[in-house]
Amino acid sequence: MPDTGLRERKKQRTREAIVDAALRLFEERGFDQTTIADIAEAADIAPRTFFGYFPSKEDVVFADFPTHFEGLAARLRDRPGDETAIEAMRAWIAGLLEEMDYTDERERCRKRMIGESEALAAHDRNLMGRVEDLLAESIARDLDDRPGDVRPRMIASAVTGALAALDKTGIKQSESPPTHAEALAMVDEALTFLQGGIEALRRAG
Amino acid sequence: MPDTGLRERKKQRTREAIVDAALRLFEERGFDQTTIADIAEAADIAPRTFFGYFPSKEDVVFADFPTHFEGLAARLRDRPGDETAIEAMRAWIAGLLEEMDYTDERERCRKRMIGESEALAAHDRNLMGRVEDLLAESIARDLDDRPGDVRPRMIASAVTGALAALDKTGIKQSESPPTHAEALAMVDEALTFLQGGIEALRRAG
DNA sequence: GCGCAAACTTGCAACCTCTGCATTGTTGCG
DNA sequence: CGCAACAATGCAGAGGTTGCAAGTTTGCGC
Repeated sequence: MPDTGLRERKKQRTREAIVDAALRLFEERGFDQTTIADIAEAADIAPRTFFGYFPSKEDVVFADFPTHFEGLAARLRDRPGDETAIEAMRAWIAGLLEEMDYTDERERCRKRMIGESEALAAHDRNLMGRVEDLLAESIARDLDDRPGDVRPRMIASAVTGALAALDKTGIKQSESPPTHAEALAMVDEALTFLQGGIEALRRAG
Repeated sequence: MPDTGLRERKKQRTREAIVDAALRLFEERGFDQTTIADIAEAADIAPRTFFGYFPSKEDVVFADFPTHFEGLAARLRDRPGDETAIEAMRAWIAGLLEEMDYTDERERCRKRMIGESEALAAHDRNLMGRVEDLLAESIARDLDDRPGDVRPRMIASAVTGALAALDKTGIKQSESPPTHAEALAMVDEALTFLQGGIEALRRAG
């Protein structure tokens, strides 16, 4: 349990206030039509203060990405010697799916926004890109490839591509969000694909 | 042979002047340390005019992306019924490799810049993302999947991942750029991977 | 050649994101 | 209590980007 002092708790509350205010405004009038000043006012802070909490407007929408990312990094770093990077990644995704509430309106709203704002979609791609880099590095180590080789990058890219697709399912108001089982099935479909591809490379190489 | 009038030629020359000036400045002092005003001055135009040619500073570095992208889109649209999206993509890449001079200093310089500026790397990822979307759509059609399915997205992502890796080889001054044969070998490695993956899905599905 | 409409260039004002810096509270702790 | 660390703020400013309106240039038909 990190720092439980008043200071820390207060910061945490402010952070949440910012996220709440921002998401509400984004939903009301759209991401692009909302300024930092608007958010600051709604969250009852000074505009300048916003940047002490988030490096950019986009980052509010991905408020817990850093935590998740760090989690994946740790997981990849500390995995036992017999666990492959892909297995670690699978476990990580499963963990995320586990703790996710598929009907959480907040979450669905976030995804809808990402689909509606080019700026957010771009930021999303960039974050995925960082995941991909992280993963590619671990995969390269597994495979004894050099970091610049095609193979690890391609595999990592396929994984994040699947992840992105998973992330985009059930957003439309007409569709219902996937069940936990459906989500896992998508993950496994991706794994089947990867295994097949890797096998083929092994046979050929 | 579009419009051969004076007007069009002049615009073309201005456009090239902007690219030349910008790339030179980016190389000299770095992308982030160069302002639109700097570029405008060096290209002998008004700052405001810059935006009549490129929507953002980043886009200058990817000046011919729109053309290439359009080429791929056309290729995918007009391909014969028996050609898969992946084959079309392969042909497109082969075409690009064909017309590329691997020792072209301009080209290597561009790639180096992308690696050195976070803003450019981000823009690069976004453009790749657009390619991926385009490709995913065609693949989905090939496979009779719905656009939101995992499979096409994952495959498209693997392809662009390989493309990105290919794009990043031989950038460091210590390394020499890949030969045409090496580049093609990388492409084929990617195709082997994809074939294997798709096969595995077919067996499982 | 003339003259007009379309297209291009430019200057200007404005808005917005984001950063550095200096100031003024607040909090934690000995 | 009083100090040192930390947080919030205000201010000023740089830089990207856009809309608008005024001035130029070009293409073209007469």
